[in-house]
Amino acid sequence: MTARPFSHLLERLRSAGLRPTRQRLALAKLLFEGGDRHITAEQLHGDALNHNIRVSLATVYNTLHQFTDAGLLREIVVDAGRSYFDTNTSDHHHFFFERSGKLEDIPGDTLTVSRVPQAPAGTNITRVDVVVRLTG
Amino acid sequence: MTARPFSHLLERLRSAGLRPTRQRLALAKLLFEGGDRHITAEQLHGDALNHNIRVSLATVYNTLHQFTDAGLLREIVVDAGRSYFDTNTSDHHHFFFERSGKLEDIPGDTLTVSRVPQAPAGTNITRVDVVVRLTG
DNA sequence: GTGATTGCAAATCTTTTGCACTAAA
DNA sequence: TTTAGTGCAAAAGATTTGCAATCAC
Repeated sequence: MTARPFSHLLERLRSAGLRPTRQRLALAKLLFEGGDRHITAEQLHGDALNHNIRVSLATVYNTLHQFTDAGLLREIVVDAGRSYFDTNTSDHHHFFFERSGKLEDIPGDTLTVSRVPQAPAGTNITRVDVVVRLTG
Repeated sequence: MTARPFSHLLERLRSAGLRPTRQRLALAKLLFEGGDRHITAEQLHGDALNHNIRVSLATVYNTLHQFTDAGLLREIVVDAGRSYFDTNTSDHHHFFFERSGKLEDIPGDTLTVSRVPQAPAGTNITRVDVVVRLTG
């Protein structure tokens, strides 16, 4: 909810090595100034259109992946054939409501994963994802 | 590796309420008599063709879902736009090799998830999935 | 200007569906 | 028989790609 100056987003894109184009700035505004969000490409596209931001679905996909590569977003896979993007890139886990298809952060450091096995030879652990699946 | 009699599969399908058709028996044989497997529909279809089992891809999809609903398989989602099916339905977690797209069971009770939060009101926990993502 | 970015439409990939045909009980 | 299961081809979604037009620097 903190109303940061628009230039903050501009800086944020620049530091990520991404040209602050009209589309990227507009999408960044939608993504990062509305609190934590779990959003699909289709949803973000609809959201953009609702705000009179003209942007193609292809660009939304490109932008989401660029933001993810730049570490501004985190991609979450819980549902075959649908990608969610999480604006919260800190270390945390998720509830997944199977019926509605909604995702929700599991607060703070409640859940803990212990005794994570060693990465097999020649590999490194990128991330440990925990999804608590819920009926309803 | 235990060479069980063919009738075992027949029984297994019957108890699951599934007619033991030629296709289902053949697919069950591929799935359950080769040790633990993590397989996609496309892979199982190719596997079947290699064994001279004529079965359509649509039937492979149907069969995988029927087996999953019957509790014979477990569906795992780690990769957007691709479903894996695990012949090991016991409680366990996975390594995911991001480069090769391979899945591997994390042995036994090594990894532990503790302090799983309560399910939100009106919901129940279906399952807790842990995926350890690896480079390589 | 010049190279990065965008939009559009077409292409691709995985999965599902409709329906006539076939097989199990 | 009678009903479930199968194959095929078409449909449906989600995502990606090719390329000319446009924009940021």
